[in-house]
Amino acid sequence: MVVRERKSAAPEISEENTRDKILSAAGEVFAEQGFEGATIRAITERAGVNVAAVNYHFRDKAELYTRIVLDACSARAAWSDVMAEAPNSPQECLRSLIYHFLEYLLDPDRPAWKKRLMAREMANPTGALDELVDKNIRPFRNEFLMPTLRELTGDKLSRRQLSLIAISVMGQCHYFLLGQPITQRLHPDFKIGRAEIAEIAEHIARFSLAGIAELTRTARRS
Amino acid sequence: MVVRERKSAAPEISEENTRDKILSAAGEVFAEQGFEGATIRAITERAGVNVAAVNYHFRDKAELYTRIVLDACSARAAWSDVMAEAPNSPQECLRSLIYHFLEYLLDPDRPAWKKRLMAREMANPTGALDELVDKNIRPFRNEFLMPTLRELTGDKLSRRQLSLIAISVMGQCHYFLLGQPITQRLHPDFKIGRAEIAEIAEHIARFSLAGIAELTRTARRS
DNA sequence: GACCGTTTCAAACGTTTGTTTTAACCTTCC
DNA sequence: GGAAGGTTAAAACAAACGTTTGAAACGGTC
Repeated sequence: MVVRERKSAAPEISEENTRDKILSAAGEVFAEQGFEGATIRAITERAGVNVAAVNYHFRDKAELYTRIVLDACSARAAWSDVMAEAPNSPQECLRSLIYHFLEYLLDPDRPAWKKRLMAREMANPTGALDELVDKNIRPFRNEFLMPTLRELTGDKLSRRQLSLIAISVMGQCHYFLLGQPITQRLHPDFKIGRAEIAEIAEHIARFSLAGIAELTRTARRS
Repeated sequence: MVVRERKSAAPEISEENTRDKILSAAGEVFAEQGFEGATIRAITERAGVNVAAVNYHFRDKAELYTRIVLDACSARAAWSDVMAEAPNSPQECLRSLIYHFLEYLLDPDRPAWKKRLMAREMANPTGALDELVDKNIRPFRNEFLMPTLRELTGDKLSRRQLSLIAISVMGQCHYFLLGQPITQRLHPDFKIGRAEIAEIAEHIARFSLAGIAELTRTARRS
């Protein structure tokens, strides 16, 4: 007869329940292997729980995945706070927006697998990307970036030219996340910590402000 | 007894051999489902060939995949030709580089699944990305983009600042490929045809040249 | 027709997949 | 103590996976 041991004397501080252990492990495995590549057995083994636990606590593999992705991409930044910080000039405003957008994308405190999963979702959109764009990216663009750009250009540019500028700014920022596999191969010693985020943000801001100024200067009045 | 029919009277013009049929079908399936998601049976069914054909013509699923990816990403543009076209000024040189790099990324004549596969590979690098970077992107950067940037900035900037500028330029271009899922959700009526590539290239060139000029102007001599 | 190397096919192989089942376990309340 | 309800565990499930097999069919050469 097998006598089962139970945590008797030492109640172990970092005790997680099975559900949370699954969530932590699944995030990493999904980020590394993708939805199809990840197996329930790989997840449950890393979590140290039984195979059946996934189907008990979540309906199936798909439900576990969407729950993980939505959580990983959820916005924590409140852009309105960012605007309140630097209301001085449209230039300072853009600088601040770029910095906080970069921080939102690259935040070193956020687990690496969340960024990985986010990049994966962008290359291979499931339903989760719609929610991510609607809740985070579109508000950032429409309510903060575009008004700032309008202020900077003073109604001299067409809507389409403004859109192109917005894409240029966001593209530079996004590339540091999406293009990381390429960037790291080209510049192997290019780590992104908190200091680098500030450096990159300052570069993008100066680079972009000059571009905006130039396009505004040479614009024929609409 | 089964009598096998053979193309007797009508030799059917668009006759492909089994190997090519597999390559065409596999490209689409891999682009849609990813490496793990795609099954050999789905590929062979779409190709209209037997399951065993993949393992006969290619060693295994992995070899078929890398062959597809490398072909999809293979450079057809000879950058040196591009440089020969516009040797007038470094400004024209950069403009031309941006245009041809964008065309390489977005070429509307290239099947859509190749771009999809390329984006997938960047978000989720397998071994194929190493070869892609080594054969295409790094030469483009080191032999053409960086020298042009050096000419434009005249030794006034540090190596790191030059790298940041290179990332800004390539990031804007790449974002039109990698960020398409986001861009299309933000601007649903933004199609990318041949005319748009020229428009976008002109925008990125003007935007970037202004940024480069500004960073050069304000640089303290090294 | 007989032989050859190459290609195609149906069938089966052994594994691995996601999921389900069944029983044991623990806590709680009576 | 013991039934109830929620949770965990080992084992088994059918289906699907990538791959292999062995034979049939093919075009070309003698």
